[in-house]
Amino acid sequence: MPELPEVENVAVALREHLTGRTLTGLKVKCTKVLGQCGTATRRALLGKALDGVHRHGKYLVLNFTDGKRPDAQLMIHLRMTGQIFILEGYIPDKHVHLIFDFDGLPVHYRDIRKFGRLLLVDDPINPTAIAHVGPDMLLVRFNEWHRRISHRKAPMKALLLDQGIAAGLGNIYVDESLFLAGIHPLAKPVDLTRPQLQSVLRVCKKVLRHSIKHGGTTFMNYTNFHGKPGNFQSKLHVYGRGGEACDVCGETIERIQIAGRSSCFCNNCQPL
DNA sequence: GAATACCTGAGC
DNA sequence: GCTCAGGTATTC
Repeated sequence: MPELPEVENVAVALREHLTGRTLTGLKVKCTKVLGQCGTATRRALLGKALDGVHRHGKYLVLNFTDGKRPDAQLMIHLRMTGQIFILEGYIPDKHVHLIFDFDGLPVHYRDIRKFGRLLLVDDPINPTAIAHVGPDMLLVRFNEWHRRISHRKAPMKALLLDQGIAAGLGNIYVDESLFLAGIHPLAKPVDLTRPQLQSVLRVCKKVLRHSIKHGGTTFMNYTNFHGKPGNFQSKLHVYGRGGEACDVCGETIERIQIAGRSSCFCNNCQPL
């Protein structure tokens, strides 16, 4: 499941391998993953070169230009199972829905659940389609984040998942970050001290940066831009470990539903 | 702010 | 053959 670190790695890879290359072809095997029809997508992008990749939370925005027609922007969200990769000699399976041809270099879009979307938008940095999305979790300053969250009465877990407050965390990183910060997922920001909130944001950023450094493979079986599988460098403390013993204190890890999502935590390490 | 739709493979 | 997982837009 790609979260912010995986999306950041895709952004870096696209910049490295495709900047300056012209999109010369687009094969559409499943229109569903496009926000518009294949014809409209081709009309907007073909013949233009990739000249910028911007990431905001888990969203990517690619800018295409040919110096004559207006630039075009393609926004990509991988959702649960989306993958983008270049792979020598790769034979597309049934889950490959799009094949971009960059001057002879094939770039595949593969998505088992077809939740991901590739949508033409109107701006390379701040498309109106994601105007409701908050600042990137890695960039937001504490004062700004504090202003957005400190008065809220919903559970911390729900608010960290809320991309409108700050964008980038998914279910896995939220559970792990709250464990490392020692904060109960049901804790309300309004009941927490400023130092506690400072600790939450600091840990969230640390977890994301750590994961990016390890190729986004820290917590997940993730396949990178060149098809290399993830290597499980770090073990999860709580996510997906309900009923098991906490590896810090030995207490049984709890599992409850918060905001409709499974949430795992250690009652002893994360007291309410 | 909570439920629902979207989609498929994994695991019972 | 059933249930569950997950992020987001949409709808209550």
